[in-house]
Amino acid sequence: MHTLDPLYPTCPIRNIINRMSDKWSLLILGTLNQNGIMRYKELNAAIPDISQKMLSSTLKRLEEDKLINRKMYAEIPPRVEYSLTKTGKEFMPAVDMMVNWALEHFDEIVG
Amino acid sequence: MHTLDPLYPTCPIRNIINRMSDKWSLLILGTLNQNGIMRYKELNAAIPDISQKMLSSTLKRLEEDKLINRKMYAEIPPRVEYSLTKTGKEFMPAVDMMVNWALEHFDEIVG
DNA sequence: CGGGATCCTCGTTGATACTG
DNA sequence: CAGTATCAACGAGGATCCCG
Repeated sequence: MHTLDPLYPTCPIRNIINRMSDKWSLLILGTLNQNGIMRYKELNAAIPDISQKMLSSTLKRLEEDKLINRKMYAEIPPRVEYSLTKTGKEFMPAVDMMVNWALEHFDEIVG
Repeated sequence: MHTLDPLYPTCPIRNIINRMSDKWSLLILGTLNQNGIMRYKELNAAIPDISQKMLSSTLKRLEEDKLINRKMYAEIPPRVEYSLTKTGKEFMPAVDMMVNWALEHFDEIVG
């Protein structure tokens, strides 16, 4: 384990928390991890209660952060496919651990 | 890996995301994980830019979720000690994985 | 189909003052 | 010391409409 920087506000841990602690990022990453390559509409179907705006903007940010690939085909109608990058895939074991922990302790936390 | 519930909005994964995706929870858990037992003021010193209100309310919620212990001594002035519960400790490896991943890919994401 | 642009709301967070 | 109470602000998020 590293040592957390005493100048907390600017440390890498904060950065990653800020990036991941929004409402949809982890859910999108988890969905892509499960299903592999997915189109915009498929993601929307898998996460029915996300708004178009949030789906778009979250995907955009994940792409900027190099966690997902965005592949666009010049067709009509357009087709866009999303998938995890190598970096994104390497992140998933950590997410899986959280998920497994959550499943294990779900009743404790909720009940 | 489990299968994410198609009724996404109510699945356990969502629940844990909702619990952890606030600004301070993971930071507090990580700080307690590093330092062991800590008093309110020590936590505040370790995370200088958190407000008293957010520190109090986040600690309260973490305690309700059984991730941390709160031990209060009937002294004057009062003394309160916080520490991770067993459940809380079991959660930390997942956090550590995220942190290590973050440290490894920090420049990719920020740059 | 896969978004972008707008507008709006509501919840989280922060600052400040106060207390047992 | 370890909080609570109150108020104010800000921004993430949602609804809707529009477009190539």
